[in-house]
Amino acid sequence: MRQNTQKQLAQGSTISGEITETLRDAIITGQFPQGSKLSETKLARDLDVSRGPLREAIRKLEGMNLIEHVPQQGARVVTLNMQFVLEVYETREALETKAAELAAVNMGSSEIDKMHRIIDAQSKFMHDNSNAYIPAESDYAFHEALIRGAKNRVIKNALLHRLYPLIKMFRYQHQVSSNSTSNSLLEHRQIIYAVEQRDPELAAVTMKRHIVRARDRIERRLKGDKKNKFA
Amino acid sequence: MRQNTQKQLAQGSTISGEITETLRDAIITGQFPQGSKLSETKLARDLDVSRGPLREAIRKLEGMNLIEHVPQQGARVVTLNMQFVLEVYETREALETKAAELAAVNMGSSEIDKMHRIIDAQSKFMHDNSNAYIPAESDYAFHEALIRGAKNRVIKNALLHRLYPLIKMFRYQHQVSSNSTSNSLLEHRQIIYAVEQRDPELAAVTMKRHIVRARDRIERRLKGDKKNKFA
DNA sequence: ACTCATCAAAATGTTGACATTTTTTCAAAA
DNA sequence: TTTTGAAAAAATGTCAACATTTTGATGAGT
Repeated sequence: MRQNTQKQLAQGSTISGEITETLRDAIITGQFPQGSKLSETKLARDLDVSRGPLREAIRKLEGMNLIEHVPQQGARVVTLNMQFVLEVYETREALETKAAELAAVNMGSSEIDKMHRIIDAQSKFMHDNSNAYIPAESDYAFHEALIRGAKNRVIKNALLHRLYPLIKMFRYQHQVSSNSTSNSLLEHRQIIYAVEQRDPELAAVTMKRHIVRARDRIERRLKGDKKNKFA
Repeated sequence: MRQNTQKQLAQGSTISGEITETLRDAIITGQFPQGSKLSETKLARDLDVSRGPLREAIRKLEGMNLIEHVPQQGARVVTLNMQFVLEVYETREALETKAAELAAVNMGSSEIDKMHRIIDAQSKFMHDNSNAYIPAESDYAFHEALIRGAKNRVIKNALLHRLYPLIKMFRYQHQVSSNSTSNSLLEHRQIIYAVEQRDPELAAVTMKRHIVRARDRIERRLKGDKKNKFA
């Protein structure tokens, strides 16, 4: 039997790339429960692709730390227990603190302007919504801009490709407020101030505190959940 | 035509896994020059496997930062120019400093014993070889043991799976002495001392200095090479 | 009921062939 | 000589089928 014509795709994109993004978002938003098995057979049926590109997508998702793959047994969605989330935040602290330090040296003035615009938007949003939380997307935008300003591809890839997917997944599924609003905005201002002063040490210290506080909030919250569970 | 019987493999191993290791070592030792193209067609012929497992191996090597893959264009061996190597060492500094800090808290006594044995072997080797360099394997063993002692899987994977392959590749191809011998041994002793004292700050500071010094030696050496090239 | 062997079903690993895109070749035109 | 463009060759992307392993169901024996 003759083979059907293959799918039509946008320039430069592949099926493997498309379903990688699809699966990534599905995992982050919890459509695949933590720890659940990702069956190649079933997924290929559901997504209407063959198993070849699907397997490559699974490998990429493994590189994002979103799934764990065991030979001859298949892939499972990662489980975000408290221990693991704290490990993620310890890693983030190490990398993003260094990123802030580097950004204070390497960030260009147009990039600094962009960060100001992001912070101003956050400020405006909070005033317009009576001190509501900063939207998650805006918080990501701030951190991503800073990370890019560090001009270190290894740190950038580690943070944006391998750590932030896990952080987004955790925040989404645990409805974690991106940060405690006014504190967070103030800390963002302090960070960009240090960068503008070209003060790497201050930028590092400020970013470190920002992340440690986020980590502590999460730890308190998860311990609270646990207590409630046994209450 | 009927399909030939497939290859026989050891329990739990796959062709994809086997050729991943083969290619990884070939890249690290420079059998594939930096920047050279890894042709799927040719590699599949040479390794006598089909392109399926080969493609998965390429994806894994991408996860190790050893190759760069562009859709519709294929994979190339990463190029270790000075800028990139320094970025790798900045990343290593951030992660392994944190690892030392954590190891001072989390490392078990049997693991500390193991590190002592590694250091003692290094000391013996140097005395037996009139202050020769510490063998690269022994240096890796020291750092790997410390990293494992930190008890943080995310940091461990980032360092051992994604950063050390690059570091090994650089050291191998540039014949970099793992460290300047007696200094390095002393620094190793200082690090394990800090861990034994359960002093995270001291462990962090000591490890940071150890890595920054290694980085500075590399920078001086590469700048020297560059100068010679234009002399 | 519980354990264990055996067989069936389903899942993962691998392959060769087809589809599509990119690269190379080479001759015609400027 | 250089440039351009079409055809050929080769490379990457994808698919469906086969091979092997794992999982699950069935039933005999304790």
